[in-house]
Amino acid sequence: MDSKYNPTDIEAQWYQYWLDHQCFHSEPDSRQPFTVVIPPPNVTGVLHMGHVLNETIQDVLVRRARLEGKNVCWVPGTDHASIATEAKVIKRLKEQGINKSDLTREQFLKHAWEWTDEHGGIILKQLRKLGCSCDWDRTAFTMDETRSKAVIKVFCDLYKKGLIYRGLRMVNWDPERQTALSDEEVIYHDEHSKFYYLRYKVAEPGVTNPETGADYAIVATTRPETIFGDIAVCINPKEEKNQWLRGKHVIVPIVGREIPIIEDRYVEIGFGTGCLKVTPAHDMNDYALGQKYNLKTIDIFTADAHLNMDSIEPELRPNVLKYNGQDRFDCRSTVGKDLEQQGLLEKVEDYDNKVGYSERTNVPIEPRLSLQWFIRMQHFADIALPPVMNDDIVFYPAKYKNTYRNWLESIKDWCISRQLWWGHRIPAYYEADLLAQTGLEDYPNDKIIVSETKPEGNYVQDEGALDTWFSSWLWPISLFLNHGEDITKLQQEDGKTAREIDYYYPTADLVTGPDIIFFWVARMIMAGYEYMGKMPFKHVYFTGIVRDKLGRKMSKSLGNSPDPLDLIARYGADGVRMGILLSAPAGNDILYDDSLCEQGRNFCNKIWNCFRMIQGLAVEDMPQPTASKTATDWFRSKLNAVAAEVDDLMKKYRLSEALMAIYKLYTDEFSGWYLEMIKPAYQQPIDKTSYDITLQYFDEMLRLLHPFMPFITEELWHNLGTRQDGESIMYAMLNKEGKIDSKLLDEVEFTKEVVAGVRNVRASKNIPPKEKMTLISPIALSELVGKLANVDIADKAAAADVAAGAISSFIVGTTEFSIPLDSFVNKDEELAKLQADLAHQEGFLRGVMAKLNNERFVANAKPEVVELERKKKSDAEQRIATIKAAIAALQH
RNA sequence: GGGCGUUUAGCUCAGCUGGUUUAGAGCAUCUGCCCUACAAGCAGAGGGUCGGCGGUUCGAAUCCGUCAACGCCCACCA
Repeated sequence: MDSKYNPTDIEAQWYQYWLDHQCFHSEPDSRQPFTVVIPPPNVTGVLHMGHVLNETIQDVLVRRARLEGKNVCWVPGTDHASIATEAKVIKRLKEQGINKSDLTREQFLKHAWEWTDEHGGIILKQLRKLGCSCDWDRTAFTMDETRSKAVIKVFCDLYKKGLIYRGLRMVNWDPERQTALSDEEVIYHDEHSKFYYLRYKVAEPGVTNPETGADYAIVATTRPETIFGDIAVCINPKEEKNQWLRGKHVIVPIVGREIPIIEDRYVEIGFGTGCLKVTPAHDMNDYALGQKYNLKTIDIFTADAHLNMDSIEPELRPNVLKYNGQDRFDCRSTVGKDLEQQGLLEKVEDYDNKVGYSERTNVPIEPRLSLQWFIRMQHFADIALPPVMNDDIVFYPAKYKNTYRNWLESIKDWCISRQLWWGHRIPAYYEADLLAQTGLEDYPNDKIIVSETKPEGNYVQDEGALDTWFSSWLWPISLFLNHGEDITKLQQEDGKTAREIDYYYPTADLVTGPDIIFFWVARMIMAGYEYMGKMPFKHVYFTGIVRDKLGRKMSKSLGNSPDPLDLIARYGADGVRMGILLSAPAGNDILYDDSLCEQGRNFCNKIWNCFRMIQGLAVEDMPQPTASKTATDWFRSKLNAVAAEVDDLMKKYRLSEALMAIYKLYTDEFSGWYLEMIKPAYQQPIDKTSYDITLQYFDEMLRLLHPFMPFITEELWHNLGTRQDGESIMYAMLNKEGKIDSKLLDEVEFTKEVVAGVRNVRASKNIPPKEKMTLISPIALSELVGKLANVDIADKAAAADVAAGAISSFIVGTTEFSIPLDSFVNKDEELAKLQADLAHQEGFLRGVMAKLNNERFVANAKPEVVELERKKKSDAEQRIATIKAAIAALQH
């Protein structure tokens, strides 16, 4: 066996073993279920560090549950990611010289499916390298048959319940992908832009600004290219300086349209010029104003946000023809220049504002009036808020409860339709002839047929697809639907037949990022209560964002994101898992650095070498030495104590701390102390009792570690004893309830301190560990001290024989130990050390005395606290006396 | 503009309802060791006025107020 652990082959071998023996597969049985659904990664995605963090955490939780005897079902799958995937397909088609617009829906979908089959599931394969113990037999896809059926049924059901409606609304429009988006898919960025002050001439002759004499109103805007759609200018009726405009009209520059001055308190007094141009077709607020005052809308953009002058009044069209077909941003600068030339531009100022961008395509959103499908969210907010607020569903960390509440309390309707092809097509049908007469916008709502299947007759299906999250929100339910079960009837049929869903639902833990708390978490809770009448999961663990060590978010463009597969090749999956977990408390961002994985790899080596040491021992049937007896008894308690601690930490989802506790158990307690305690002398055999117990301890330690580092623990566990084919450590039970002898733990801690004291003397006097010394102790000591510190223990009488000045001493607790030395010690050095210690102890005593001399402390503090201070006092006094004696002895 | 959170050793973080030997861990650093499990290791050491100020209390890293810096979420000031 090599002294270095080599993970590559071992990991591949055990993963195959687990697959071959169906170790991850779950079927309902009498055990308690433990269900986790994977947050489905995009079907065409590749593994990145965020996944590594997220999936490792899930695997730890799931493997731990297996070791607790639960029936674990971790369901994997992928998301069709409507908009993202469609974008990728379009890009690829473009590279082949094909435009989406040249294809029919069917042709496009054929390409999309090809792409999905080709790239889909790559990411799931990558998860295997990480060791993820998903039930691969259950792998699902948000657009497979079962999931699709559920989506369509839910749409029909909600429509029937009046919770889905179709309406002409201002929506967030992505001009790149040419689709509507939900509010959540818009990301606001701070931007340095320009504030244009435009002159709108007053139509009424002779009317001028009484202050300046100007015959125009000044309107400030960041978007001068939208003036073509201006329909009014709004002032606040209370704003003095604009009173002269009341009831007048102004002329929109360039366009020449005459529009009224309207008044509304919405316009903030003192902001800008107090004159707000109203463009109902291109701004959310202007639209609201337009509704209020019954203004018409002039939509000046095409779907891809180029100027389209078709809706401009014919008589004005010549004025604006030159802008037709311009991109919105090109148009902004040409309009700016033209206005300047015509003397209609008062000034341009720098201005910081927020601009909404499409989450997926990263282009500025264009507010656009369009016909879309919406879900009424108030109903869902009402059912989803209470369970989180009263901790039926527990969030880790809890701070996200606030975020969740804020969103639900000001919820807005959810726009679920997308002008995309890749996705679930909206099951709404329009009667063809009627549609031809009315057009889509004016098609009467009561003539729409929403149905799972196409109605008989000449009907046309809605062209839109559904928001991806409209399928994701059903995920914890739809994953467990079998044999044509109807998701909308699950509650009515509850208890009638044995169903998988009743066993696996609700799931145990959800692990995800806080960035999708609204997109996904909240909506799953809504769907869970709507269709199961129950929560979808009991605990939600929010991970942080993986950043590089400079704190920057990992991204392709920065090139600061390592390839997880490369890391696994270098450090092993176990090493990478440990690296990512070590500094990942729930909700905290993790600053990733390769050195974390290095620590993981080193830990693997440590474990590996522990095993080599044990394995290399020669065993003989003989009585157990006293020192070994103490060691085995002590470690029993230590192991139990750490197991209990880990259990507690895991229940609190403090994974990194749990792993650290195990790490220290291996490196400090087991390797550093225990193995040294029981190690026989050079080339001597070990007694069988100690040996067998040690194997047992190591076995238990492997189980404790297994959820975190599945591969090396499986490998060593198999090396540790004879195992049946198919047997796996993942189904060995955890030992949790062991007794803890805290008195023994304290005694051994004392022993360790004495040993450390001796080692300290060796270090400072340059005495090699091999050289045997004498330790003079006023009290009886465990035999372990002699063994670990390589000393003979002598009683106090021995001290008298030692030449004065040839002795070095140290204090543990209140006891002084001394070591006679061959040569005289440097008195000054020794004295200085003692004096420093004395000063420290006296300072400490002063602090304690200050409390004890304070009558109010003695009177008010809890008795046990006062008692403790008294103990501190007497201990400190004893130590001071001991040190003073040592000083005196040295000086004499 | 609102809300939430963070600030403790060089770095990443623990420190729960104030009191457990004048603040802990891992990593990093420094010193000494190739002692037959492990140099990807072992033994030892150094390192912090707990962001600032004020308050409550017998007692504050811990509670309250305030200021500052940073981060996140939400919001229609054109």
